[in-house]
Amino acid sequence: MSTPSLETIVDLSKRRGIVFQSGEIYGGLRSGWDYGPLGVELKENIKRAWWRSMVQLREDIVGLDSSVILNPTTWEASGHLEVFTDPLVECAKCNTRHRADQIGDKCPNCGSDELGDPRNFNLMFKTHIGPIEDEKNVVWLRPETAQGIFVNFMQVQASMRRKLPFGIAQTGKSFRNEITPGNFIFRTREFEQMEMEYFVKPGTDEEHHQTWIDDRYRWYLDLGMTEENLRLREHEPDELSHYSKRTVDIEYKYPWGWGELEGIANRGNFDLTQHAKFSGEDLSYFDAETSERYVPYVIEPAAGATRALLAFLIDAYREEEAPNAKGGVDKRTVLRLHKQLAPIKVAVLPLSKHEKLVPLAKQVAQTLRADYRIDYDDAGSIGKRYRRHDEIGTPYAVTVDFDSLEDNAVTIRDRDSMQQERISIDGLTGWLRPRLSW
RNA sequence: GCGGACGUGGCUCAGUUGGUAGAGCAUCACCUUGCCAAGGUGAGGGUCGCCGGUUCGAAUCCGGUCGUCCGCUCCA
Repeated sequence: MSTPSLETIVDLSKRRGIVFQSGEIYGGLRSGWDYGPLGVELKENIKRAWWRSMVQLREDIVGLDSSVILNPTTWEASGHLEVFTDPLVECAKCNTRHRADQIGDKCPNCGSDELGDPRNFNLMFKTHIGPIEDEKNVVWLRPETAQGIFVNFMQVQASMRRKLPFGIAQTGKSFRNEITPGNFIFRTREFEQMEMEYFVKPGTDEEHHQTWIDDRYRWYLDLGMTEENLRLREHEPDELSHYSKRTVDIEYKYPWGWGELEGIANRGNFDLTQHAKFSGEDLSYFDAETSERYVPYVIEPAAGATRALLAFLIDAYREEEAPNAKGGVDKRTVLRLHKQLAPIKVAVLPLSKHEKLVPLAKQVAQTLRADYRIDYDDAGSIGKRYRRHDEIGTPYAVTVDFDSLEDNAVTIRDRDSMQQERISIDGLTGWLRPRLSW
C-alpha cells in the first residue's frame, strides 16, 4: 500500500468535514485547524481508545484533568521558562537562523558577519491573569500537560491511596508558539496531548521504561496501524530534552517522511525534585513495605492526539478497485479505519427515496442511534451513498428495500469485505453488538 | 521572523493588450434507475484572500497585509 500524498488527505478532510482550516472566512489563522463533525468523532474515539487502554483496563492508573494555566512558578521549576526561550539571530546573507548563544559573530552556515540583532523566541504563550497587563501577573499557557500531573502528585497519591508503581493519565490541549508550524495538523501551535506519568521506584525505572515502549507500540498496532509504517527511534544523547534520561520515539512514516507520533521518556526524578525545590514541599514517597523514603522516578508515554489522528487517517486511506453497476470496475476511496475509530458506525440507507421506504429506514436509524453514531442518507443513487460512506470509513451500511416491507429484514454490507447479509430488523442490534464492541 | 513560489464559486481550473467573471466536478430539487458513483431537466453558489493606491474604469498594474507550500528552527 502506497502512502497517499498529504494533499490528498487535506482534501478529503475538508471535503468530508473532518478538518477545516480555522477562521477561514477571515483568511485563516496560521496553524489553526478546526475539527469538523466527523473529525471530532474521530478525535474523541482516539482519545477514548487511549483512555480505555490506559485507565479503564488498568488497576494502577488513574485519570486527571488539570488546568491549562498554572502558577507561573511551575514553569520556572520545570525548566520550560529557561529552555523554551532561545535568543536567535538571523543571517541576512543566507537566510538561516541560529542560536545566538551557541555561535560567535559569524554565521556558521556561510561565514557572513551580517547577523541581525538577537531576538528572543519564546515557545510558550504568554498572557496575563486579571484585567491589568502587568509583568507581575504574567502567566503561561501550558506547553505540555505533564506539569499539571506533577504538581498534583501528592493529592492524587493521598486521595486515591496509591502505592508505587502507579500512574496518572491526562488528555488535553497544550500550546507552543512554534516558530514554524506546518504539515497540516502535524505541527500546530495548539494541539492535543495524551500523556501519562508513571511513578516508579528508582532502580526499576529502566525496566518499566522498556515495558511502556513495547506497550505503546502495541497500542497502535492493535488499532490497525500498518507495522511497516511504524518504528521506534532512540534519541541521541545530544537531542534529549532537558528533563530526560532516555527517550524512545514511536515514529510514523508520514507522506513527507518519518516523524514523531509519541515519545516515551524516562524523566528520572527531575520534575518532582524541581517542584519540591521551588515549592518547598516534600514530594518524596514513603514506601511502607521497605520503610524507605525516596523521590519516585517517572516514565512518561506522551502521545499527540492530533498527530495520531493524522497518522490513522493516512494509514487507513486506500484507493481500491470495486465492481460497478455495469459489470465493469471503478475506483473507490475507502478509509479502512479500525471500527472503534470510525466516526460513523452504521449508515442507514433506503434503497430509494420512495415514500414507502423512507419511514421504515428512518425508524431503523432512530433505533440504532441509541447505541451508535448513525448517518441516515437518502440522496442520490444507492451506489453513490455506499461510496460516500466508504470515503469516511463507515464500517456498516444497512439498506432498506422493498422486500423489507414484507420480510421485515434489511441488507447489511461490510465496508472491508463488501459482503452482504440479510438480517431481520429485530435482530440488527444483536448482530452489530459483537462486531462493534471491543 | 527571513528568502522563494503561490492565493479566482466547496474542488480543479479558464479569464485575451486593464472595461464590472466562465467551465467541469461537487451540492440541491424533480424525473428516471432500483444494491455499489458520474441518465435527464432545472436551481443555488464567486466581485476574483483582505486593505489601500494608480486609472474614467482592475480579477488583470503598484504597495501593504493575511494565508498556503518549500528552506532555516521547532521535537506531542
